[in-house]
Amino acid sequence: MLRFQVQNTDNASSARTGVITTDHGVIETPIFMPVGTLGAVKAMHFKDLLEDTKAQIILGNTYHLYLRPGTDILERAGGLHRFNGWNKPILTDSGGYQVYSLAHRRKLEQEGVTFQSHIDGSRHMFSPERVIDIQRSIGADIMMAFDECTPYPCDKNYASDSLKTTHQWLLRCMKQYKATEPKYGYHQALFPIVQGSVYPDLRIKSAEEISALNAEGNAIGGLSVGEPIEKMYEITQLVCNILPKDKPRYLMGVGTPVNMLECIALGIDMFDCVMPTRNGRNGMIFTRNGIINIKNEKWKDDFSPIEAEGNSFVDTQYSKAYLRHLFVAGEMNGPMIASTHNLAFYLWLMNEARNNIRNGVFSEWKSSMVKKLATRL
RNA sequence: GGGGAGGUACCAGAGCGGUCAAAUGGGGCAGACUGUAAAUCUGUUGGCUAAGCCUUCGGAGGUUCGAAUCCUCCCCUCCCCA
Repeated sequence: MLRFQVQNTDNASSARTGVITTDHGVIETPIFMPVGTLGAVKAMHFKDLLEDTKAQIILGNTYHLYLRPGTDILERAGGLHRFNGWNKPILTDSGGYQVYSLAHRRKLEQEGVTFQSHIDGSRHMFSPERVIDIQRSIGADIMMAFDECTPYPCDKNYASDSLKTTHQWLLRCMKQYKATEPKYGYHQALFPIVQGSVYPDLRIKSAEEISALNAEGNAIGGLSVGEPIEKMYEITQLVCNILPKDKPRYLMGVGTPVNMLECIALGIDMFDCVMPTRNGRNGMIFTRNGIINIKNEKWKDDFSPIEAEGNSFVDTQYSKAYLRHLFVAGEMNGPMIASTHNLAFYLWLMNEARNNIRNGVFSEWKSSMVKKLATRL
């Protein structure tokens, strides 16, 4: 079983703290989950991920891991945990995001989605059943239902049809889930995903149907795909108010530090996003006082620490001028330090959020933080 | 001393009579990035009183309606031979 216990709730908002217990350990919520698509968080060592960023759970991706290294190798390794040596919880995305991001090289049908591999062009059919099987082979603690992450903008007819398909796929996923056993002796949960684009009635329908399934946790997908931020908050709020309070709520693919604080206030418990790692590799540094583009000339002689108050090794070990130098010179330490810092920052922000919820001052704290976090330095 | 090649924007390097303020790379500067086809991609990179004008292709002259491109002289690099 995957257990979730709500511990503290905020009076002024829907924010709450909680603990998710999995067979690979506990996860304190609200939490940010670093993305490790191919079984590795890009530019990061697990040692640093554990010690410096304090990551509690990471993501993997069904589509990518299926293509490389493939389920045969993963099974022979004894699952992804054994393969990559990450002994804490792992959540795998189902490939639903690739239905969106690789839209130009897939064919979507009622039965499932046929992808043309971005690596060698070979064709692969992803049905809901197949996606569950693959996630069983990967051995993720939390598996995601196969869905279509709809693009934005998305006309209502398309969104409505897509939602029907996603729900049928969900039922097939659950059937396959119940018909199969974990391969490595520990429990695997399955989270359904609410869809419906930016249409309130579709989202309500989706959230209600999914709530009735009584899954161990529930996710909201199809957001942060280019819609106005206010739409994202509006839909998140709408859905959070319907999804069961006693189960973790996971907002997929979100987001910026500000997005996360706003959505914690709406009742979200789990986040993941490539932003701290990808943008970090591209020179964007998130700090308590705002966002830095470390490649900018203005940092060339700023010898102050990356984050003087920061608690990760890299924050005080390296100066902004040095980090800029590494980026300008194309040294791989640049992206590594930036990724470590950004993840440490994201995880620190979650920790602060939890503390402020516990202390009953979340909303005030959030207001003061939001102003600083979005500042461009 | 003899023979040959060449000097183009920050660098490398195309262009060899008009469509050239000058391809392409690199470098510089800036921007983008939200369940990762990303250590990626995009824009910009002579000056200005800016849909136009001015000064640029080693230097000085010349031919021409028009020259980075043709001619003359000069300066400077590099290669081969002695």
